[in-house]
Amino acid sequence: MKLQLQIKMNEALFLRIPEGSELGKKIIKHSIQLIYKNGFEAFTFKKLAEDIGTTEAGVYRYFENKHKLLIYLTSWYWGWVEFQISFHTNNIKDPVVKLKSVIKLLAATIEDDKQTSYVNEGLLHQIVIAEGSKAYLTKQVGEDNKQQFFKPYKDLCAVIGNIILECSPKYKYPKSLASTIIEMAHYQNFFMYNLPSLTDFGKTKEEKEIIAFLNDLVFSSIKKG
Amino acid sequence: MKLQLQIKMNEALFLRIPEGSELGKKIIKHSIQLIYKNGFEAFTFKKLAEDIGTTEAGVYRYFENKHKLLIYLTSWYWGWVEFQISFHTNNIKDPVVKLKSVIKLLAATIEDDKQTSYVNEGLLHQIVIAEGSKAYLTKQVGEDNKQQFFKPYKDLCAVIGNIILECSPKYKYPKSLASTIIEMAHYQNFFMYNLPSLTDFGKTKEEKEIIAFLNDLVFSSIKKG
DNA sequence: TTGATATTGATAGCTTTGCTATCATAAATA
DNA sequence: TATTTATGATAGCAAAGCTATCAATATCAA
Repeated sequence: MKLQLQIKMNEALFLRIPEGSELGKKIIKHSIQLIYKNGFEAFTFKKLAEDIGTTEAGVYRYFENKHKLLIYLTSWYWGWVEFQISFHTNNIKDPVVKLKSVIKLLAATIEDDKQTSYVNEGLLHQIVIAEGSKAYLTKQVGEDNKQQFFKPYKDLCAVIGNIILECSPKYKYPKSLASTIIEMAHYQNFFMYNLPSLTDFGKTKEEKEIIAFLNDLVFSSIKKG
Repeated sequence: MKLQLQIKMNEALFLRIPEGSELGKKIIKHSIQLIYKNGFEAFTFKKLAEDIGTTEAGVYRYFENKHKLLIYLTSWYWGWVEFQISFHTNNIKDPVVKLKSVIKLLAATIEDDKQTSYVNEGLLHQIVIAEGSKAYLTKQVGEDNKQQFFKPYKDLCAVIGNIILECSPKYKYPKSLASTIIEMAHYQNFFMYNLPSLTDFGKTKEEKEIIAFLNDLVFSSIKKG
C-alpha cells in the first residue's frame, strides 16, 4: 500500500488546487527548485513557466502572485513539520525527550522523503530558512493573518508551546520561547553558513552545535522556574 | 556647542555621500518615512523622488538600488545602537547590569533623538524590525558580506557577546546568544503587534514584557554554566 | 573674474516584471 | 455526443528598475 501524505492547505492561497493536476504539481516542484537556486527576489512566474514548459498565464491560473505561492510553500512546510513532530513524538511520554526531538527536527537537515513526489523537503527546508520570514514581514501581514494564512505556523508554535508547558507548567513564556526556537533553529543555520561571525559555529559548521545551543538555551530557561 | 553624531559608513554602499548634501539628506530622511509607511516592497526610487521633489535619476546618483539603500539604513541603525550602548553603559562596572541595559536598548521603543536631524530613529527602529533581515536574506549575502556591508551588525554582536562573556566567562555560545537577543528583541516585537499568538504578550502588548522574557532567557542560560 | 568642476533638473528611452484578456484546442465528463 | 474544464498561444499594458544625455546652476581655484 502506498500512502500519500496530504497536507490540508488554505484555499484562499490558490486559484486552482495545485495538487489536483500535473501542471499544478510541476508548479510546486519547479518553484521550489527555482527559489532555492536563485532566491525569491529573482524568482518570477515567467521564469517558472519557461522552466516548466508552460506559459506565464498558465502559472497565474494557479496562483495570484508569487507572494501567495511563497506563503503556500511555507505553510506546506510548517504543516509537514507538525506532522513529523506528531509522528516522531507519538509514543514518547517524557516531555523533555519530546522537546529535544522537536529541536532536532527543526534544526537538522531534512532528507527528501519520498512520500511526496513533487515536494523536495530538503530544498524546501532551505527555502524556509532563507525566505520564510518574507512571507509575513510585509505590510499585508494583517490582512493575510485575517485570512488565516499563518495558521500552520501558529499551530506549530502552539504545539511546541504546549510541550514546553508539559516540561515546566509554571514557565511564563511558552509561546515566545516556541517562536524563538523555531526562528533561531533557522537563523543560526543561515548565519552559520553566510555570516558565521554571528554564531559560535563558524569553524565547524555542524548542525549538531546549533541543536546543542538550542537545548542549552531552552532547558536552562524552563528548568529553574 | 552643538555636537553632530556622525556614523562612519561603508563607502561601497553609496555613489555620493548622502550626508554631504541637502539632497542626500533628504533621500535618507524621506526613504525612512516612505519605507516605514508603505513597506520595502512597495518602495521605489520613483516614488521617493516624487516625495522629495527631485527626479528618479537624482536618487540613482546617490544609491545604486534600493537594496543598497536598505543596507545603508540598517547599517546606520546598528552603528547608532552600538554608540547608544557604549554611551549608556560607559560608567557601568557590573556586566550583568550592562547586559540588562543592552537588552532594554534593543527591545524598547526609541525616541527620536534630535542629534541627527535627517534621521528619525524611532521610525528607523520600526523599519529595522520589519525589513532589517531582508538586507541579508538574499542570494548576494556572500558578496555583500565580502564587501563588509554587515560589519556594523557583526560589531554589535561582538560587543554584546563580550558582555555576555564578562558575565559568564565559561558560557559556550556568546555570539549565538548575542544574535539571538538582537533578532528576538525585534521579532517578538513584530509578532506581538502582528501575529500575537506567537508570543505571550498579545494581550498587554507591553515592551516591558519582551524585556522580561529576554532577561529571563539570557540570564538563566548564562548563570548556571 | 574667469574658467573648470561638481551638482542638480529635465527628459527620454529601454528592458523586465507583474498582471489581464482573448481565442483556439485538447481532454475529461456527463 | 454535447459540454464543461484545463491548457497553450498570443497580445498587450502599466509599473518598476535602470541608463544616458543635455542644459542650468552653483562652487571653487587660478
